[in-house]
Amino acid sequence: MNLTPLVQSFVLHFGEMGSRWGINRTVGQIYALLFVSERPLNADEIAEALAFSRSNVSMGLKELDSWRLVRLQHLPGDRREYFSAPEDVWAIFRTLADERRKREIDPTLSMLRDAILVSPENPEDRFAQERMRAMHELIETVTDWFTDVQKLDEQTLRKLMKLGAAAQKVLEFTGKLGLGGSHERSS
Amino acid sequence: MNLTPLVQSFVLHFGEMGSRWGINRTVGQIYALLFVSERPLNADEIAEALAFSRSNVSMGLKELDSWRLVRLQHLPGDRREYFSAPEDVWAIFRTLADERRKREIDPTLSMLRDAILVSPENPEDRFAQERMRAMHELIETVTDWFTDVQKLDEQTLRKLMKLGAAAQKVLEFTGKLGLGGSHERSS
DNA sequence: CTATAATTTCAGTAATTACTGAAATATCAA
DNA sequence: TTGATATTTCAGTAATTACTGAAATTATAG
Repeated sequence: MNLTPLVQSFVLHFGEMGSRWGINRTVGQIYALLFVSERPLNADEIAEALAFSRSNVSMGLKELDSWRLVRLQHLPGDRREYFSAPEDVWAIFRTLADERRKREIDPTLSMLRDAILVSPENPEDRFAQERMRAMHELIETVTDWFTDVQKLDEQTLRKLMKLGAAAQKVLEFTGKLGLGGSHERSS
Repeated sequence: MNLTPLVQSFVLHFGEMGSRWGINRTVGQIYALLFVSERPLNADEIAEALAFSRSNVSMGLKELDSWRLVRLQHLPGDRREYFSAPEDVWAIFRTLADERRKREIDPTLSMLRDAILVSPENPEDRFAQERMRAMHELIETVTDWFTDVQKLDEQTLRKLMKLGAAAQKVLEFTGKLGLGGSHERSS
């Protein structure tokens, strides 16, 4: 298993990029390799291709698995485990969004909700709570909306997005009509 | 400057959360403190409140500045620099989205564009390019769409999002009518 | 079962990133 | 200007995170 220059550079880019958000280089590279690989790979193949230790690959795959970004399968007559990245990029996008929401948004929303509930002891807290309330409302609105959008099937989603700004004109109009949506608040 | 328990816990949460994506604890805490502070703070006040060294605060503020997340101002009769977080949470959201796109998406799109252009030397590359093409198309569609949505003013955006799933029904219908949007591809 | 192959765990170490204090630089009032 | 105050830089160190190799565990073919 040695990589073509094209795949090499894709893998390296993903490794670097990974570290810009929370994911480590190794994990990024493993995912990139699986993503562009036509057939599933076993851990030894990955370790050899990327020059990582076998144990490092094992940990990386475990991490990718916890993000639900890899699929595990067995090949007939072979005891080893083979890994692949799901092909449907829209499905991958959904998975990633779900997982990030769960890990990065939900805990914050929960903390904010609690913080807003306690009655303020002093002016600082009163002000801080007002800020937290605004942040909570924004995050909740955006994520709820995004969750709704995400529920659409690929075709509709694609169509919606390709409509782009034009779609907003329609909606602006709808809004003016006072058509209430599922998340309309009574405030 | 000592923090109330409420502010304390908000600040700590933000510090921990920060490290889930690429931002370090210190930077997260500084931002959180500024966010809930009623008046602008100078670097010494921040250092004292969070028990960081003065130089660490300086670096943190520089980082936040590069993300355009803090505003620098001067108070009359005081030479020191005072920092605050903009109040408008929707504006903050926009800034964050813009900055992350610039740092995390654009370089990847650019790499993918280049990778797709070279003519494949072998079957591996042919397959890899097809995968990259799919990834490129997805990212471009989503970010272009998101950019359009972001251009809307706060009121419209809020209205659009609160409409939630209901909005999609309208759009689905519009789509069926074959109404082409600004991003409709000819393919 | 037993032997062998595959995978995971984990303690130790390497590499990276975060943080500090001191020194250098910049800013401004007098 | 000059002196005092504010801010940044940066080399050294601390803390954290990543990675490895060896040992332990798990799985399966015979």
